[in-house]
Amino acid sequence: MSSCQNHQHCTEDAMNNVREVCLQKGIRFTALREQVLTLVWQSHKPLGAYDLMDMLAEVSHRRIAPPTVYRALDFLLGIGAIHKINSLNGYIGCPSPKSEHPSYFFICTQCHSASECIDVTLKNQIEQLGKEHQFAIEKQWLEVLGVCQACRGQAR
Amino acid sequence: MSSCQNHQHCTEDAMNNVREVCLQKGIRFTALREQVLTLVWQSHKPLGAYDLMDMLAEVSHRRIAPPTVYRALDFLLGIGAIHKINSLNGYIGCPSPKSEHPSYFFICTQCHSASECIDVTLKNQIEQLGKEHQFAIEKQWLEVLGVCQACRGQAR
DNA sequence: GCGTAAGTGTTATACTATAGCAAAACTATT
DNA sequence: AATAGTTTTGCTATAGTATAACACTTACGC
Repeated sequence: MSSCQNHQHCTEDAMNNVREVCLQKGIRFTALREQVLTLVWQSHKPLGAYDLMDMLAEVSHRRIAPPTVYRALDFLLGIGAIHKINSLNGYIGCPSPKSEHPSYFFICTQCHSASECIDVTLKNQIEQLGKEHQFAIEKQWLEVLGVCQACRGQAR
Repeated sequence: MSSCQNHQHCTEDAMNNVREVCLQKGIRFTALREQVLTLVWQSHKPLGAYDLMDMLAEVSHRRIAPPTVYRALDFLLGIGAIHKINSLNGYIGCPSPKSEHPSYFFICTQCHSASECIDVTLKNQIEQLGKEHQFAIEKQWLEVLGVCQACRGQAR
């Protein structure tokens, strides 16, 4: 599970990672895409597309229409810079966009934070299950809902 | 992963299981709820709420409004008779509604079938991960997308 | 500079889900 | 079998999420 002591720092890291990936692949990291990624990264909670629309409108002082946001999100999803949390219709930054990996998240029902969990053992086991059933895995999502360590601590 | 050779039979089993659960809990398995569950079970593919609306309208020769369907779906989700596939906004029957269990699915991108996978080892491992991070798990979903055995066979 | 491709703007619309209140159906108790 | 209380369903409106289609602009390679 990821954690973050220095959010400014990890946001900048993410930016640089994505910039690098785009350079390698010869694709463009436009101002809009960068704005969306920044907004997503500045939140540890998954953001909805319409939240992002409003935030973009605020920043740019003009109305941003849904397709604009969704195209940016699709781009970022495509290069692995963000993940979609299906159970929340929310989007969240990925701490390791350089390597392709499944999307495993622990989502707190109290503080709404979502922490990505990169666990090779789990991945192997799911892949093993796929093999047993001769199922050719393309994508996978795990979403675990519950109460995070911090929120459990506060309750006591 | 579940498989089904005799669909009529497994649908009836599911019905009886749910009837039994409702009797035990003293809650009502109304005609509407039974209709919805039957329709969901008659399909091995996840169905959308609006698909179900149309199917219900066809059967009952009158318009069925969204809230009616969603209430039936919520009821069936609540007692564990069906699962929701978040990545598809679809609903599918659960072969073992009597015991509470996480929702793990293998979903074929070609034939769109969704097979539930009840794997205790996987469940244990995810619970172990939760413990390691002191995360109190409430619910969990795993959705694996890919190509199923049958569809891979046809491709060759 | 010019042509092409990629990205963005804009309008309209499709798809998914819920709020709120009225009417009907069921249950338990007289 | 009437009544009161509860649950379920009907219904209208509306909120929330996502995409189609086409016009316009920007960036890139030549």
